[in-house]
Amino acid sequence: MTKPGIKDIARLSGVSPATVSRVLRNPGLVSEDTRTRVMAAIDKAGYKPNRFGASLRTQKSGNIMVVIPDITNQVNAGIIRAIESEAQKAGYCILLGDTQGKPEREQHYADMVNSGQADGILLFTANLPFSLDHSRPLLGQLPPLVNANEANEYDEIYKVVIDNRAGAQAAMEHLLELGHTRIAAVLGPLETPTSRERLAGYRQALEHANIEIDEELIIPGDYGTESGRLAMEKLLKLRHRPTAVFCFSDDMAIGAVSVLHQYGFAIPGDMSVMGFDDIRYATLLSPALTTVHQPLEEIGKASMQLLLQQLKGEEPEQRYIVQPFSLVIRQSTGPVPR
Amino acid sequence: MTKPGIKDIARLSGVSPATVSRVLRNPGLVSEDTRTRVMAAIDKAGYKPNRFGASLRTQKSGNIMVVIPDITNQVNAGIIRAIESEAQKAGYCILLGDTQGKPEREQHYADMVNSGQADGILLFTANLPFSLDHSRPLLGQLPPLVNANEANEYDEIYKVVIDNRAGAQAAMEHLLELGHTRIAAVLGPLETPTSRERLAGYRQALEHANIEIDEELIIPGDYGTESGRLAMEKLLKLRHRPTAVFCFSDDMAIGAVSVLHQYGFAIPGDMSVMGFDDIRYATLLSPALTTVHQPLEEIGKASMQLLLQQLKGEEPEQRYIVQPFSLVIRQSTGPVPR
DNA sequence: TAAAAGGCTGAAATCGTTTACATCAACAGG
DNA sequence: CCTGTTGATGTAAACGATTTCAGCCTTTTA
Repeated sequence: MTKPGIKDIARLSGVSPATVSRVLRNPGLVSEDTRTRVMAAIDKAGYKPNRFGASLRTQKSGNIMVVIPDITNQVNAGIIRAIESEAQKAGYCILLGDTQGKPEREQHYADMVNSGQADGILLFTANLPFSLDHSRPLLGQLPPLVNANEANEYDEIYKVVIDNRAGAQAAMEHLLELGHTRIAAVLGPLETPTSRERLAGYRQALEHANIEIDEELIIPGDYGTESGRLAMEKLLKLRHRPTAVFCFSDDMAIGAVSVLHQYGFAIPGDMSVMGFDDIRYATLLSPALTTVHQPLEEIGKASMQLLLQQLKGEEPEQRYIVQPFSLVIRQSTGPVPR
Repeated sequence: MTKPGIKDIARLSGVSPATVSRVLRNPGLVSEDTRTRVMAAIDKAGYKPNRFGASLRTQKSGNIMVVIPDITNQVNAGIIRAIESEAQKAGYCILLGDTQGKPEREQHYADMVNSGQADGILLFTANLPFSLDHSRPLLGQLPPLVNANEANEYDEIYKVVIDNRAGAQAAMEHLLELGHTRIAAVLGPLETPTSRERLAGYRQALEHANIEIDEELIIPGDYGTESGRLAMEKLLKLRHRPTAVFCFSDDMAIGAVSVLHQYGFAIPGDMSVMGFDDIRYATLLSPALTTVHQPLEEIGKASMQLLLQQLKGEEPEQRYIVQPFSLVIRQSTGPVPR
């Protein structure tokens, strides 16, 4: 038999299609009696409402677009998992968009929302891939949207982030307390606000401690393991080496650690290494990595909830949610070598 | 102005809606002249065809459901990325379904296909969450489907895998060649065919080398880092310890290595450690992990292509694709300690 | 007992496309 | 000059659900 439609169920249970629809969407409107009869027919026929028909009528897809720069990244993956779980609970599906850093792909995914394929969008990039008329208020021009993790410049937009500057400061203060004064930084991509914020925290902590900033110790990076390796190679070649290095991601820290091991340096004996993110592997590294913990689960959950509220038409009480970070001190940091 | 529909474009360019549709779906049927006129109107109005209408008519969603057990896992994430990229090229979107190991979620995601929300499904679990009549041929009962990575029992189903048994054997042969005779195995979940295959490879290699299998050295695990830690704790308590351990995933190997470090054992001096997967972090571990490389990108790509062929109605030349693994020898394995 | 209210249900319009079929003009071949 | 063919377009019927509106039948209320 061909796949049953709402009409088939209607016929089977001796009611009109309208009533079948009500049984599914609004059971309260239907009498106990017919409801059970219709439900029985639905079960027996194995009827699944065709989403297209419903979507066409309601103009709701039941999908949420999630745009991330790289699914392979542990931080993103962790957040996505939470998001997916929340979405499913709320009856939504996740459309995954991995931009691999390319703006045209961002654009493409944003169009999904414009064409109605998704009801809302969760952006993990700082860019806003929508054409905007800046003379008018933003909110009216945008679909339901939440910007998470990488905060863009627009104040009006719903956001979920951690205080990256404070996180970096906390990291630095830990190193300063251990007596380090020559502390290198390995940055993330400077296009990302996250990385700029962390850099600001780095500078601020040093200034606060009255330590002159040596630009030679600030090494560019891209959050990836390989760039951590390269950065450490560079640092080791310096005639006046740092005694500690603050990597803006755990991945880079892991890269840096591997280079130190390779050349036989002791951690933290010869150099302290500090990460950022607290990915799953941080604790398994030898020595276990001191780092700044990001609550991935909570970030994901909060983003999703903020989006769901918008989709329900509610006005969330706050449009800017800051999740708490925490400094996790493990074994990769220690006092300055004498 | 409200969002323009196909009728608006028709009016704007002085043609019928049918022609507008043709311009978009089948430009060949339309004269050069009107085509440019219509395109101009589309651009000017910023018209995006509403997918619901089209989907309702064509019964195609343009979505592909991807069902995986855990997005956080590096192996899965790597495959997904390739899949997503291929899908996008082909004009499809990825609906992400993370089952977190729960069968009811598998079921739920499979229903997406039944309700037409996705045109095909990519399964990374061994389970087939569809109600089947086993007396009839399977192929007619299933939607376009590819089973990747975890091979289920059904021969008729399209699959992309690596030869896990041979991979495990290769790993074991490497250890045997190094002179190891007491080799432990840390398994994945035995519900997964992958893990059973690897176990078979383990046994086969030992039998082939005429080494009696000591069941004490076979430790259950779940592919996660923590279970690797626990397994190693167990192994270290044995009165007659192994000299090498073959972990069925890199994650478990990383866990095992961390325990060895913790207790001050040298790798591979005191014990050799072998992984499986070759995740990104394998090479950064100290010592770098010897492991079996899985071509994630190729697995993802092949799965997607197999699915796309089905969606196009083509019959793929082979329905069972085996991707090559390769043994990657790094520093975590070495000769037996004397 | 009449009117009002409330509970349930069905008829029919509607959402925005696609596409089979009809139409019509132009043109080629006989 | 007629006929058949081709190319370009329009007409209108789907596709499968939701939802407004109206109608009917009970109850309640005055």
